[in-house]
Amino acid sequence: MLGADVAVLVAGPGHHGTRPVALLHDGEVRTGAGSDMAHAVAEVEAAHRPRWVWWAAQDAAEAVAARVHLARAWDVAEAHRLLHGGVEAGPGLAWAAAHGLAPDTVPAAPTGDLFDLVAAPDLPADDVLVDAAGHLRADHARWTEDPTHLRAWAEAALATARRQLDAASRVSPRLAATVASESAAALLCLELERDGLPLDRARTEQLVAEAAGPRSATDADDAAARRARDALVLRHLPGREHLDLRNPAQVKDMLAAVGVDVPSTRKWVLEPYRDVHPVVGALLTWRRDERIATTYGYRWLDAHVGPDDRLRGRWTACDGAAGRMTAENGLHNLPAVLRPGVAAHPGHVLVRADLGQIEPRVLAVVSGDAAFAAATRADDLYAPVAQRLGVERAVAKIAVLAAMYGQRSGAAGEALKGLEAAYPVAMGLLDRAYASGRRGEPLRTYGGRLVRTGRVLAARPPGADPALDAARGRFARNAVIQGSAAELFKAWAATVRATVRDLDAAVVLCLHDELLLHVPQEHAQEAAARVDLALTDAARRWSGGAPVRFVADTSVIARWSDAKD
DNA sequence: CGGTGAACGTA
DNA sequence: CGTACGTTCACCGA
Repeated sequence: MLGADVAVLVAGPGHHGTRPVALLHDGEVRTGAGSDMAHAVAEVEAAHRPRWVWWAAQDAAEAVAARVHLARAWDVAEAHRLLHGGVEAGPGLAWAAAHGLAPDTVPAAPTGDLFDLVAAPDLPADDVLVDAAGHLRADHARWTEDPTHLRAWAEAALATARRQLDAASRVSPRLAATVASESAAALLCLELERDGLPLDRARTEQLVAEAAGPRSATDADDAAARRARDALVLRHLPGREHLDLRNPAQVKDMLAAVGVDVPSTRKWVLEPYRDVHPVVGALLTWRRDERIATTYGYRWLDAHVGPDDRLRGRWTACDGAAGRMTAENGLHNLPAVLRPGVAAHPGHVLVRADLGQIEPRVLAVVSGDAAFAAATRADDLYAPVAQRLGVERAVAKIAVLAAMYGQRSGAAGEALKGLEAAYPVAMGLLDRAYASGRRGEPLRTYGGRLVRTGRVLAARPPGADPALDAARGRFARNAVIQGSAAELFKAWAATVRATVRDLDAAVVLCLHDELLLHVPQEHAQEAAARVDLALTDAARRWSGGAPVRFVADTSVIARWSDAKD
C-alpha cells in the first residue's frame, strides 16, 4: 500500500494559498507557495496516480481548492485515530505513537509567550526535527515556516505512515484498507465544504418566513416579531405576561401551576399533556418555530449560504466516539420542514440514495452469524426474522433494535429470547461488546477502529458505579455497530466520489446512511446506477466477501423532500 | 467572560 | 426515549 508509488504532500504554517508546501516524489522535493504547487500536484497525480501521504487532509487544501482530484491517500491523522482511538491526532502525537513513545511525554507546543523563551529545555540544533527523547520538536509548527525544513517534515510524515502501516497489519488484516477509505473520506470532507449543498434560496426563505415571520429590517422589528411569537403562548396565561418562555425552570413552574406536573419540559414529556391545558400545544408550536427563528433563520442563511446559493459548513471524517462523519452549520440537523429548500440547480438533478436497515446488516457482517446473514438476502430483513421467530414483523423489528441498542422500555421480552435462540452468534457479539464496555475495556470496529469505553466519565473507574458501568456497556454495544456502519458508509461514499467524477457529478451531502449527489440532468440515470454499483463494490471489499446483502433506495429528484420514484 | 445544562434538530 | 453529533439559550461563578 505504501510501495514505490508514493508521494508526500505537506504544508507549513500560514494562510491557505500563501503558506509553504512541499511535494516529495521519487526522491525529489519541490517546495513553493501552496497555490503555486497545486498544478505540480496535478501533474504527479496524472502521471503516477500515487498514494498521497500527508499529516492530515488539510495539507492538500490548495489542491482541493484548485479542483485537483486526488484518488488515493494515507492520512496520518486518520490512521492515528483508527489505530489508537480518540480525536487528537496532530503530528507530534501520531509520530510518538508510531515510534512507541508514550502520549503523555509528547512535548507541549510553545504558546508564544515570553515564558517559553525562559523555560524551553534542551532545544535541539536548529536543523534537527527530532529531539533527544525521540519526539518531534515541540516548535515544529514554527520550524516548518522555513521552506528548507519541509523536506524533513515530508520525510517524517512518510516515516510515520510506514510505521502506521506496519502497526495496522499487526492489528487487523482489514485496517490498512480502512485507513485508505477514511483518508478518502477526509478528502471528501474538504470537497463537501468547497462545493456546498445547493439550495433554492427563495423557497428556503419562504419556509423560514412561515415559521419565523418576515425578515426584520431593524432590531426593533426583530424584538416585535419575537414578542408576537411569545404572545401566542402567553395569551393562554392571563396574569403571567412576564413569564420567560426561554427559561425552562420558569416554564416548569408555570406548567405545575396549571396542573401539568412534569419532571422536565422536554417535548416528549409534554406531548401527552396537550389535552390537559391549551398552553401545552401552544408551547410546543412555539418551540418548533423558535428553533427555526433562532438557529435556522435569516441569520443562518446570511452567514452560511453563499452568493452561489450553496450552504457550506466544515465537515469532519470521524467523530470522537464510534467514527461517524460530522458537519457544522446545520448540514446534519436541518429540520425536515426546510428540506424542500434543498434543490438541484438549473440543468441538474439530485440523486438521493439511502441504505436500508444498515445496522442489522452490519451486525450480520461483524458477528459472522450465518443464519442472520441469510436474512439479509431479503429486501426487508425483518420479514425472514419474523418468520423464523414466529412473530409479527413489528415485534421482530423491535426485538432486533432492542438487542442492538439495549432499549429497556417496551415489550420486546419474549421476542428477545427467540432472537437469542435463532441467532446466538450475532447476539453473542452484542453481549461481549456490552461486557467489554462494562469493564471499561476498549474494542475495535469491524474495520479496526479502536473505540475507548473509559471515555464515558473517565474519572470514575469501572466497578465503582453500576449505572455508569451499564452506560459504558450500552455505549460499547452501540459503538461497534454504529462505528462499523460508518466505515461501510464511508467506503461507499469514497467509491461514489471516484466513480461519478467523469459525469461531472459530485457528492454534496453525507448523512450517516444517506448520500445526496448533484448531477447534470443528462447523467441522472447513469449516476444513480453507479451509486448502486458502488454499494455492491464497497460492501464486498469492506466485508471481505461476507454473504451479507446491502440495499440502497436510490431515486432521481429535484428537491430533497421529493417522494421517491 | 468561559463553562455547563436544557432543549431539540438530524441519523 | 438506545447511541451519537451541533447549535442556541439562560444560568452560574469568576
